[in-house]
Amino acid sequence: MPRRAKRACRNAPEPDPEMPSGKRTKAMKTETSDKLVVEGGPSDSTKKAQAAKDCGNESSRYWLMKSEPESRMEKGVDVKFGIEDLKAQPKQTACWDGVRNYQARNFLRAMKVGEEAFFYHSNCKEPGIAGLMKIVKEAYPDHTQFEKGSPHYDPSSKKDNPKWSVVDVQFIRMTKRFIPLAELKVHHQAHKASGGPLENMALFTRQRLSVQPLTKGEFDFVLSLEDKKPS
DNA sequence: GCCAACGTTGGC
DNA sequence: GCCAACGTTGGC
Repeated sequence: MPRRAKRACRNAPEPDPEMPSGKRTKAMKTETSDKLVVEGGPSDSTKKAQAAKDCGNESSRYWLMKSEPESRMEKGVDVKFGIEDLKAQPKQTACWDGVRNYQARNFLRAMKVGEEAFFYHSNCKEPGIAGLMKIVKEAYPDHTQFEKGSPHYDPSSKKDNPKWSVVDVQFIRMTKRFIPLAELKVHHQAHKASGGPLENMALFTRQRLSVQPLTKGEFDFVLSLEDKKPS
């Protein structure tokens, strides 16, 4: 599943040939269509327009990344990885592995060092935003796709052309208070009705996407909730 | 290239 | 545990 990060990998992962830019197979169809800006050639205005539409603007992006804070077994492996688990890692840094959805992967590949992301707790008692982290290493191949024992093993992925990527993230801080999904949803509904920063928030408009972009407006609004009374 | 069947996500 | 939403697969 495109679910979440799991165990942290080594802090200094091996260098690896990053995605060869060759052939597009049929299976890679989706990745083409929602390929992001990132290093898109200067001539590629379509991709840029697409990315602009998805993310607001290119230079300063914000992200939301989902992970499960409660134990759940998948192929005999516990996939639990909450913000406390990130905090407990060496250097409070982990690689965000296990993403198995092309669109989410493409967002991972679009991330730049220094960009900030919300750590979102999903599939749990109280879903919502728990804290902040930042990107400390840009996309490189996800080692779990080659590990037979991993719940995220992908036998169709080849070492010389890895399908799936990770980024490294580092804990910044907890949000001043937990911001529940239910509260965000109330704002989303209100903003949808009469306008406001959360009206198009991907959390609600792209339901199952585990890695998603936020506009600065969305990011700032969510952060402003920290200082407000739980509604 | 369509689309039905299937599998996964994830809130409730 | 249920099930709606939606991505993926594969037959044709």
